[in-house]
Amino acid sequence: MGRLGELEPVPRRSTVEIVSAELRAAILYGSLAPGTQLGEAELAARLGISRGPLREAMQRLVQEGLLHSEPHRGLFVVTLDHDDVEDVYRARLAVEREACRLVMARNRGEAVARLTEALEGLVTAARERDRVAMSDADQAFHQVLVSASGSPRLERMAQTLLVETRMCLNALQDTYPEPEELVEEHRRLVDAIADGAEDRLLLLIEEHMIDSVERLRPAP
Amino acid sequence: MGRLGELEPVPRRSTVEIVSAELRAAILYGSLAPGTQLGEAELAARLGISRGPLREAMQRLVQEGLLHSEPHRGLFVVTLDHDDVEDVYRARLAVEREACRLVMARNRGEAVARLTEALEGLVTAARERDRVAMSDADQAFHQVLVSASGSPRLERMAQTLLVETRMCLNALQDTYPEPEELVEEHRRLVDAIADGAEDRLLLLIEEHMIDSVERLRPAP
DNA sequence: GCCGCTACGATTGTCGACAATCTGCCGCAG
DNA sequence: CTGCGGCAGATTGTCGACAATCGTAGCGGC
Repeated sequence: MGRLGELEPVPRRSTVEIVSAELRAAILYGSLAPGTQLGEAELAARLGISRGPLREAMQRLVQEGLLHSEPHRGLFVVTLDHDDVEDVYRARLAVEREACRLVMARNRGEAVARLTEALEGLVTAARERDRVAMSDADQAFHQVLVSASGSPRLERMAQTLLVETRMCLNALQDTYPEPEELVEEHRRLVDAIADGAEDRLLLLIEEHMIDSVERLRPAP
Repeated sequence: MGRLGELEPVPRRSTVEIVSAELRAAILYGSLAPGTQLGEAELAARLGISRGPLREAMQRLVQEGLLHSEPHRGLFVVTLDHDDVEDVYRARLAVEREACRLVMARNRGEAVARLTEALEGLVTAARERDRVAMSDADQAFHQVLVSASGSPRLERMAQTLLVETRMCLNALQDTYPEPEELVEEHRRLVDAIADGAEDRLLLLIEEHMIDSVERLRPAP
């Protein structure tokens, strides 16, 4: 919310926006599994809209890379192979590394505050051994990190990449790090920011990505 | 082309793809100026299609960030202010830096070859003092650089960012670097890759971005 | 004279119907 | 029995028409 009662534009969301967010969430939580074909008629009926707006929303996800289109055949949820997993984390590294640099340069205070809050969510989820909540909190943490950088473009890129990350995790649901380890990795990131230790932070974020992709390696 | 007569999928492009590419190009070359409203009826007529497919194509550009939508009002070409210019180059730095790392790690040979070719195009354009051709060649160079990294996600991000870069240049058409200087900056990049000097390359690419945003600063 | 209300024209948002294309099945010839 | 050709059903692609919303011009009231 805009602080101090500032007048901000009312967030009037168009139908396309709502529907594309809906689809994105469905892909993120795996209720639209990789490889699934999206039948237009059925989906439109389930969403209570006609095919027109639905098709527009789907084109957004195509551009995002979450769907791929085979002309005259249909739209399918992308399936990520191991190379893609690597690629996702590599791209995330590029984005989040720059985000870290920005945060250190111009927004440390607020970042630490918001990240500490996000970290608490992760701690709670870890304590309860709730994998979905942990994924949610993990994603939220990184979203906050990039958001705190104040770069709209990095933020937009990160959003897509985080969805793809979740797809990886869903596909390989078994291998998920020890909750404590995951919490610690994130806590160290917050500490580094709080300490103003940029070099350490950059090393940590790189390690964090390498660890993540490593954990996903032995799977098929 | 796939070498040695390999059988690749025929590049059947859907209408939406063609139209969105068309629009992207129109924005890139400034024939759809920033702030312009895209009247659906008129555009559809000019493209010889109906509003349906056009709207789908436009949603792709919205997701890309090249258009922004005001519900019940219309779609507009984004206008980039100075903060956006900074943001674009910052995001490019993030992407291209990682691309440089990848190129060094696993594709130096091919990269040097393709980049040398791209550099020649830039030299030709510079010799003829053709600003548009120089922009084209500049863009092509960086596209090749990221493409040589072999990372589909970096490549996709870079594509959008390069279009936005062009929008900046179009808006501030007057300030464009000395042709020789521009050529030299790029030649140094190729040399660094050829020499296998990663640290130097990373410094150069960072400088390249800083220089670029600096050149665009004094303008309104 | 200025402000607010109302009616109109224009544009966007949505829908249902039609055309084009693909997939799978069936029949038929070899 | 195998392979080809073609037909039928289903799905995607496209279109034109209708409904909803917005901006504006004009009118009336204060």
